[in-house]
Amino acid sequence: MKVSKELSQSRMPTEHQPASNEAKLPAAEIPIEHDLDPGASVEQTPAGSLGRILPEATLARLTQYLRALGAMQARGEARTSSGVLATEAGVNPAILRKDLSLLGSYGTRGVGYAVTDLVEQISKAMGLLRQWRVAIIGAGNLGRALSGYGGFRSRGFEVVALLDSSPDVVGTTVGDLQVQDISDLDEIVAATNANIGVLSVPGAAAQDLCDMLVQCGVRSILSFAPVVLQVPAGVVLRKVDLATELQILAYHAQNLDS
Amino acid sequence: MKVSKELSQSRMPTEHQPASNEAKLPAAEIPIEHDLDPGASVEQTPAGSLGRILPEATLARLTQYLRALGAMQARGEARTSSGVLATEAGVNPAILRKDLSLLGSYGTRGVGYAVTDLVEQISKAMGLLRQWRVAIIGAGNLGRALSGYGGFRSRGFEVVALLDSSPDVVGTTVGDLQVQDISDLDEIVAATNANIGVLSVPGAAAQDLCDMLVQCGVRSILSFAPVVLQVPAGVVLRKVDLATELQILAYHAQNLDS
DNA sequence: GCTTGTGAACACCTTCACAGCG
DNA sequence: CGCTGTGAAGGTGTTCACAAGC
Repeated sequence: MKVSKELSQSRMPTEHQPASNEAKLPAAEIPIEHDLDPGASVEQTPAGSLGRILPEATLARLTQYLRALGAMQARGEARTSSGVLATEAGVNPAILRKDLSLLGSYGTRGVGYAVTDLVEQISKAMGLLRQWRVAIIGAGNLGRALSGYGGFRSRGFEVVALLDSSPDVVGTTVGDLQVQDISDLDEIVAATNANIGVLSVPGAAAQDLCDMLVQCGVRSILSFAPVVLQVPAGVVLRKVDLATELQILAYHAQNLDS
Repeated sequence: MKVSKELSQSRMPTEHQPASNEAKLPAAEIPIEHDLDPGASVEQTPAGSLGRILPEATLARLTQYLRALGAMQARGEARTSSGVLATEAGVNPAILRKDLSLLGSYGTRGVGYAVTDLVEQISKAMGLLRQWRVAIIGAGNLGRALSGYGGFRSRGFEVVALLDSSPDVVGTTVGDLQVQDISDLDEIVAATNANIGVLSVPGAAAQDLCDMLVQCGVRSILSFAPVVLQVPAGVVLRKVDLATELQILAYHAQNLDS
């Protein structure tokens, strides 16, 4: 099956990471997409409503701050400073302060930041106070691994459905989820109110399934498929590419040896 | 030394990752993050030897070009142009030409590029002509999924070992690999000559296992653990952070809705 | 004193536009 | 004429260094 449909001339403002990175996987990334990979998809200023627009690079770091802050909370630390937090998150203190100032978050000069406060500010800015419901498309090895990944549930992400097209897999149980048939996607998305789709399917099938997700109203998609996907404006796509990550690693490894 | 980006980061690409990250995974983020990780140890331009230093962003794209070129080969196309290839890879034609010119690769003005030639040039520049042997640390869901991931074997990456610490898992068979005991890491790395390590272990165990890998002489590591890892200079670390990828996605999704 | 917040300098990437050349 | 290769321009992201303020 072919990858690109020549439909849309207009090139989406997508693409990583990078990840990079970005994933970004990368990245994807994822992600991310930084990419991962490389860069990730970005939307134009979404109406002036309330949105502060945060740079992609800042977003990636904010998640690291959240993690470090979580560890501090667990250790019972109430206050921290840009120096300490930056070390823990593995970044430069200056850019950490700049990131936080983008949120409008206030620290106290001469003192530092209140841990709980920061967690709240960052979570709010990143949209983590909502409950996100994830539908995983593709119950192969990766899809099953993702559905059981503890790191998701821990921060407001709930896997509400796991779908596949193969009759051999549909109906089997993975964790506490039963694999459902992809042809019921529409009803399942509606019933579960899933708002994030994860594509863990072979490259050849990815664009079609991506289109299906979009058609069902899912507007945020994380793809692990090793292909370039096209999505209409108004849909956010991030890509995590495992083969890409290894290849970039190979490049650096080669350079070390030479 | 810098630390991380995500996916991908790449940095994702991952990331990402950058992720990127991205990445970045982060990308397998290896990303992320991006992820991607940092410029890792800063290599001096190896003087005139042979090393061209390629920007991280270029590396991420080169892998996409490779993929698109592979599809062209499969379709029996012998020549292509920056316009066509760029579309297929989802990038701007100008930057594609710039990327390729960094390799010293020659196209023909007025004509385009020879597909097979480009594949060779890019593969060589990225170190993909060697055989890379991958040891996967952690035979949980993710580790098992990775060990069976077809995308690895397809471009010179061979999974030569799958290790775990749990007695329940050691000795079991995954695909055509038998899970080995992590305490034998040293011998296994020596016997298989593994030169890339993949960490698919819980965050709490990651730094220790990372250190073990380094001690055994593995100097290229791709980590899926949701923690910041420290490695000595001379070791390349990339990171793919799945939770980060989803969080960045959540941010964009929230912004769409508002 | 200490740490934050930020302007300015810097480095890196991307896009544009066109010269160069088959 | 068409397409590559690239200087120059434009962005974006990071680091530096210091003023502001508890």
